[in-house]
Amino acid sequence: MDKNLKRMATMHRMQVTGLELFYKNGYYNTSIDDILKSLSLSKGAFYYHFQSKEDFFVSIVQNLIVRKVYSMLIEPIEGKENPFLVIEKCFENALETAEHNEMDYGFILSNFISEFNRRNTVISNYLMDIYKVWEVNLISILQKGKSDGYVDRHVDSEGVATYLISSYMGVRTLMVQGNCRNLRYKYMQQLRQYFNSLTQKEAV
Amino acid sequence: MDKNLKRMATMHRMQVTGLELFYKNGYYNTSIDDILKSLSLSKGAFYYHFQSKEDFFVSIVQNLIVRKVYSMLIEPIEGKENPFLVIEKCFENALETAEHNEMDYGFILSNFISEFNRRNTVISNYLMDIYKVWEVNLISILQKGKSDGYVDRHVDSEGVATYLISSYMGVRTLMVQGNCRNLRYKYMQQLRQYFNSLTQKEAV
DNA sequence: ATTTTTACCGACCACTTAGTCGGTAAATAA
DNA sequence: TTATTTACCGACTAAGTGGTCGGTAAAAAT
Repeated sequence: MDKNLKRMATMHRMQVTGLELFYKNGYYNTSIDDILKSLSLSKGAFYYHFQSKEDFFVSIVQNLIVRKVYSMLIEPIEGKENPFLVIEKCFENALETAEHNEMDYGFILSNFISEFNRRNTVISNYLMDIYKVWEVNLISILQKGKSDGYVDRHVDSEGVATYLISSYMGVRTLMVQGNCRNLRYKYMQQLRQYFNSLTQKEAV
Repeated sequence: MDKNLKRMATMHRMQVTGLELFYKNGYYNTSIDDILKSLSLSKGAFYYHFQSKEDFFVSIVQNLIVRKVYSMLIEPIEGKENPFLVIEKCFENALETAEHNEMDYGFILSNFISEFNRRNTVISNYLMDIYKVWEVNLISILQKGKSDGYVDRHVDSEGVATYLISSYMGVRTLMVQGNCRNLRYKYMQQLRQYFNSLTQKEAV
C-alpha cells in the first residue's frame, strides 16, 4: 500500500510544517513559499506531491487534524462510567494542555471552521465532518448515561452536546488572550454547575 | 468638530463596505483593491483618508463593530428585571436575527478575535476591549440580580459571564453551517436549563 | 547495461498585494 | 482675483501569490 516510504515521509513533513504555519498564521495568511522556506524545499517538491494549496490543506485535515481532535476530545470520551465525569475530565485535560502550551493559537478545529465558514465549502465540509463525529460521540455517551442512571431521563442529549461543543469552542477562543488559568477555572466550575442540573436525582 | 462632512461621508462609506467585505471574506483574504472596486474609488482616495490597511480596520472596529455589539448584546442587557430573563431574551433575539440573515458569516466579534488572535496584537486589543465591556456588563447585571433576589447568592457572576460568552461565541460559529433553527432551539433550551440551576430558590 | 521512474530543483509566469506619488479639478480662504 | 486646501485619480513599484515546466541526479526496474 504505502510502501513508497520516501514519498510518505516527505509528504508528512510538509503536512506537519504546513499545519504548524496554517494554525499559527491562518490559511489565507500563510503562503506555500512560507512553508517551503521553513522546510528548505522547492516549489517543484510541493507540486510533485500535492495538486494545489487546497488539496494540500484537505490532506492535512484528513490526516493530522482528524487525529488531533480524536485523541484529545473524542477517544477519551467513552466507557460506561458517569458521562459527566468523563466529559469533565476530558475537557479539563484539554484546557490544561492548551493552557500550558506556549504556542497555543486556539482550538484548531474551531479556528479553521471559522476561517473557512462560507468561504470554502469543500474544506468546510471536511471540517464539519469532524465536528459531527464529535457531536455523535457526545450524544451516544449521554444516552448511555441515561440507561446507566447517571443522566436524567428528561435531558435532551443532542441539546447538551451542542451546548458543550459551543461553550468549549468559545472558551478556547478566549483563552488565547491570556488569563487562561482563570478562564479555565471559571469555565470548569460552570460546567460542573450545568452538569449538576442534568444529573439523575436518586429516588428516595 | 466633524464639520468636514464630505470627508466623514466618504470615510464612512469606505468603512461600511470594508466591514462588509472583511466580515464576509476575512481580513487577510480581502484586499484594499476589492473594497475600492466595489466602491468605484481609487487608491488615492483610500490613502488620503487612512494611513494603512491596519489603521483602516482599527477605525472600523472603533466605529462600526463597537456599535453593532453594543446595540445587539450590551445595551439590551440592563434594568432591574430578572437578569436571566433579560439575557435569555437578548440572546434569543440575537440568534434569531442571525438565523434570518442570509448573509450571516458568524458572530462578528468572535470571527475577528479568532482571525487576529496572536497575529496582530494591536487589533486584538481593540477587539478584546469590546469583549471586556460585554463581560463587565454581564457581571454587573448578575450582581444586581443577586441583591434583587433573582440570582442565587452562591453564584460566581464572573464565571457565569465567561460561560455565557463562550457558549454564545461557539454556537454562533456553528450556526453558519446550516441548521441554524435547530441549533438555536437546542442552545436556548440548554441555556434555560443552566439558568434554572442558578436561580435563587425561594425560601419556604 | 540500459531504460524508466521517483523526487526534487529553481527559473519563470501571470497576477495580486499594500503602499507611493505626481497630478488635478473643485471648493474654500485670502 | 489669487492662493491654498480638499478630495480624489491612476500609474507605478517592489514584493509577494499560486501554479507551471523543463531539467536532473539517484534509485529501481528491465
